[in-house]
Amino acid sequence: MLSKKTKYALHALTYLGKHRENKTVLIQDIAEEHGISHKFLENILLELRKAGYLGSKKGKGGGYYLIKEPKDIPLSRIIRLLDGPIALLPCVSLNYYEPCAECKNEVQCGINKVMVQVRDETLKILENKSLQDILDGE
Amino acid sequence: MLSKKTKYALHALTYLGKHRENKTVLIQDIAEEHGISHKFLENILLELRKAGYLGSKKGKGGGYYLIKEPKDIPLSRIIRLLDGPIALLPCVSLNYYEPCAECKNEVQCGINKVMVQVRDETLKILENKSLQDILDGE
DNA sequence: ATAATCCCTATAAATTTTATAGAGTTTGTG
DNA sequence: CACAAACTCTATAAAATTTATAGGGATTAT
Repeated sequence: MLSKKTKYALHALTYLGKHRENKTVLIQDIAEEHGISHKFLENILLELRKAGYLGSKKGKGGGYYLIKEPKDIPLSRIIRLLDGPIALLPCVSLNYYEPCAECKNEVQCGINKVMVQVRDETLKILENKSLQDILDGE
Repeated sequence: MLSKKTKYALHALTYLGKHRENKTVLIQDIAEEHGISHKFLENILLELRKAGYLGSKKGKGGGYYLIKEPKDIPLSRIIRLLDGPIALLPCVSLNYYEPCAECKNEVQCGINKVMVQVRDETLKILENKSLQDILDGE
């Protein structure tokens, strides 16, 4: 399951995607719309901005806005950013690799081999769904 | 990512699958082989037994053994049993459904729609991989 | 000058995961 | 029959992670 952080990020991105005609959107508006804590959401939007998905404007009249095309924001990226690895085990993670302590020899571990396949197939799914697909469903 | 519980369960099932000629296997042997806490693993094996994957024999000379064919133990089942939902959001879970608080109308929520698709495709992957596939890779 | 707004970091609270403990119960064996 | 070896079951503790809050700082429009 996705963490609330990631879920909230998806809601925020969706909201911003639906309000692209506006110059900026207030954190507060997104938070109220979905009943999310303002402060919690603030941290999430900050991460999304640092990762290059959002732009922001400070001061009065400021707020956030999308700076990428929705079609260029795949689910895989958002999940990785906020939740970490997509792989089911650390020993098969492309971006967060770590050996598994209980496995003596990764190369001849059947679990590892199967999980590499699961990872590749899962990745295909998540790379092919983008914010655009979410917006299309609203 | 899978919890350690699920990961340990997979190691235990694999071990039991590799020792099907033995009548029973000791918890202790599996725990030692993979450096897992005996007591922690005990609870996991208990769950696997209650769910119908393992049989056990008490008393001296006792232990655990597989009672299903490895090909009839799909990853999806093991993950659901020990980790819970496979869906990425509660609102699209088949076995652990719960509405999402921040979504006013599930039916017209784009996130929901996309996540239903992700769930279905992910399920296809995990239902098609079984303990047998793991054993084949050892 | 002021109020609105994002920026940043620290910390607290809640929840979940991981691990341990220990008293049952059953069974094979001498 | 006594005893030791194993699983059974439930409770609790410890650790880690997630979720939420707090508050001072910096920037900007008016």
